[in-house]
Amino acid sequence: MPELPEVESVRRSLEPHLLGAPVASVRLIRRDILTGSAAPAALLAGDAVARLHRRGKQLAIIGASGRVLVVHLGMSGQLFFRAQPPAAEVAHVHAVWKLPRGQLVFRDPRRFGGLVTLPNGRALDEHWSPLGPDALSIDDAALAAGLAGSRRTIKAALLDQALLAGVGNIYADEALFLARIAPQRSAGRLKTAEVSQLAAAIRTILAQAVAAGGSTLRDFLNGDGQPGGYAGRHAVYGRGGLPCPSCRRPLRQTVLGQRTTVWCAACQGPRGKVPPIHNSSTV
DNA sequence: AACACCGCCTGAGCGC
DNA sequence: TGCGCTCAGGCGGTGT
Repeated sequence: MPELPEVESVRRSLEPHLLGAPVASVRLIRRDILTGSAAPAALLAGDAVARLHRRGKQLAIIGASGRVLVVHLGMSGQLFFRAQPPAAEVAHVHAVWKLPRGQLVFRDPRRFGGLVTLPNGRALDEHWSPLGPDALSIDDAALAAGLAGSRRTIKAALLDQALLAGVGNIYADEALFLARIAPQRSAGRLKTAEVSQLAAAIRTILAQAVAAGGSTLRDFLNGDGQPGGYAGRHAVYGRGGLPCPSCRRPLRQTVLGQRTTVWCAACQGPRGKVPPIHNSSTV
């Protein structure tokens, strides 16, 4: 379930291991997880890692040569550093890079993720051009522009990476709860004040999740193989039927935009009324 | 043009 | 103990 905070957690945890590191060689185990050239140089062999960039849920490893390796973690992807190769290779490892102090490993059991090789930064800009603004720093005006005229539910709109890059199912529900907006509201009919409230909630939730290292439900690990600490702080995600952390009424669960959606009918709706804010142990 | 929906893929969890 | 079933969901492709 890597969303923006998980990918950012991977990026930050990998930086100390990768920045400036020369890539001695690469072993591509599954060609079908790769889009683009599979030439060793395209996969940064013989290159050195200059920078790690993130946009939404995607990570780009920029080589000193200017070549770019984009990593999508999809649902179950892991990108991690290990000092020593294990005696027996772990299952579902699709690519391994040899570095001076260890190995960088791409593992993805479900293969919803993958790698993309690009020749230069211009190609990366093009690759990322369909993505909306990064959700971690989304401002009111940009969110309002994205939502204007949309007839989708706000839940479905938040999951659209072309509108806003980085929010997935977990943080969409969490942000809507914090903003006290019902997920089935029409995206284009939110009031200006509600859009501002939502933009602020997205920034707040994502920043908190990044600070906690992301959410580990089952298999997310950062670049050091460590799980994230945010899952225990989810107010609504995965808590359908359980008491709302704010008002203690049972949280409702349904499907919106083909995704399980959890919300509090009392605190978040139903028509944009702003209920009193109860003192809350979570945020 | 905007949006809905399918299917990819594996492992966990569950009922029997 | 183990089998078969359901569910999880990011995202590209296709349909409406």
